[in-house]
Amino acid sequence: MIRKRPNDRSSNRQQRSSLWQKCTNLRALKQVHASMVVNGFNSNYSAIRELIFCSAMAISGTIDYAHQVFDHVSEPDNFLWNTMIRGSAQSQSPLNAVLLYTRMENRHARPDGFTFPFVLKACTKLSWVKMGMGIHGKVVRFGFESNTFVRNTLIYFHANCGDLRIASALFDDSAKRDVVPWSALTAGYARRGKLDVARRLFDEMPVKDLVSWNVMITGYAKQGEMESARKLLDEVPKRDVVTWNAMIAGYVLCGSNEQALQMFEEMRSLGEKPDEVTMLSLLSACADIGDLDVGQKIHTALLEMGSGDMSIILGNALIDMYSKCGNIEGALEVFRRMRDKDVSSWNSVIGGLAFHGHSEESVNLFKEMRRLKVRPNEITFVGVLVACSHAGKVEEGRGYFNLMRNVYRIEPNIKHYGCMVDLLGRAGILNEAFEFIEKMEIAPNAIVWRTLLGACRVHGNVELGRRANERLLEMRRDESGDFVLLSNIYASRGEWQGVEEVRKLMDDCGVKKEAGCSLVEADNSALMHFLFDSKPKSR
DNA sequence: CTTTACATCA
Repeated sequence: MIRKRPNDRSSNRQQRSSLWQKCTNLRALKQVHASMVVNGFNSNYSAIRELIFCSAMAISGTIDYAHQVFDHVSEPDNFLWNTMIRGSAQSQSPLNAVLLYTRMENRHARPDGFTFPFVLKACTKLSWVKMGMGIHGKVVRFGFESNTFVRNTLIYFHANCGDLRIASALFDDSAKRDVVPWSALTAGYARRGKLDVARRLFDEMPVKDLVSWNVMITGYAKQGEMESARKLLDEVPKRDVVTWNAMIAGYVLCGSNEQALQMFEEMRSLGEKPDEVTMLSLLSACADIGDLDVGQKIHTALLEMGSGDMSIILGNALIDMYSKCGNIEGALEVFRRMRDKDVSSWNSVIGGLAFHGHSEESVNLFKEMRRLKVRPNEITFVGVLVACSHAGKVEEGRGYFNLMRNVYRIEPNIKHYGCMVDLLGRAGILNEAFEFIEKMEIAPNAIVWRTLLGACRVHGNVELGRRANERLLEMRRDESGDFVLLSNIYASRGEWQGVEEVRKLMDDCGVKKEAGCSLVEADNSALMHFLFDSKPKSR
């Protein structure tokens, strides 16, 4: 009756390590943590260490939990700092890695040879050149310039988003110019659109490994040069799942979704097993072409493949696929079965329901989300406002708009304003819609005016319609012209990243390159497109 | 505990 006192430490340790193995989701992790607290292991440093390592590194999407635990550790050692920085760097918000690094320095913990590769990775992911330069300075100050790992990561950073000349110089001066920095440099040139230099580096590489081949194939694929990628794929001495994934992602990226699926078939016929990344690309392709059949097959395959729970990222991709294919029940089903969800999961399903006109359910889910204390973000509110707009719930929509500002302190962006104009416009409250645009704290875009114009037409308000049309035409003359000009300047200088940025800017502003005619469709499909399709697919 | 390759949504 009084047996099983925790006096045998080794057996407990044994128990723990097998326990960590079973931690594959957040719930299990929390359970282990709870039992740790109950058994008094909370003060046991090695247990905390494992807990943080699991949530920061091993289980994807649980980094927030790692932060919570980490914040209660009074004297974290370098391993803990490094694990947190590393986990944050590979998470969706790499900014935290940089913040942690700053905190680390402020607390007078000395960064080491592990710290710098992780924080530099974060700077690269963020394309935060200034910060990366600053970290480079720290590397010099703390004397880690000749550390091979640090040096290679510096090359990686400068090659991908910093100064290519610095990257090349670092590489040229390196004592060890092995395949890793060589591939990093190659990848950088490829990513910057300098495929010819990349190819020359690739050809000159004395030793090539699987990764260097994948670098070159990815380089072509990312620039849409799928013929060259395909050619290399046929020459490559050995392929792995990444090789195939790069090809599939490349086809998806340039909109050749059928080719992507074909590649998948080829991959399988040659006996290569697809992984999560493969499935993510394919789901994106299915969502794009609206291929529900293939999407469902992938879903089934995933259920057969997966040992435990669906990862958050895969669940979100499935929800998105079902939603974009018009199968909202499928989306809901996946959502309900997901054990761990994040804001994106909620956003996808709330937005999907709203888009398909299930306003009531959309708003109900939003309420449920709030009950469960999941913090909505600005994307959540786009979905909710669309739902209100479709249902004609003007007062409720206004309420949520205010809730967003006053309770969640989210500044409305152009999409929220678009929703509000649509909401008021549909309800025929045109004067207020017009005033609303005039009072906006940010510049309205063409989509907003076009939405109002459409509403004026539906409600037969000629006077307001004329004024909206004036603004619209003004805007098109000014902005479209400027954007095209700017884009051409970039293009003439070979700065393709600039061209891409301008294109994104044009998308965000709702300006189209085609010369304007003032005709507006009776429905608001242009607005919906603006609100929900963020992917600027290259044609 | 490091470094190079593939990745959903917005």
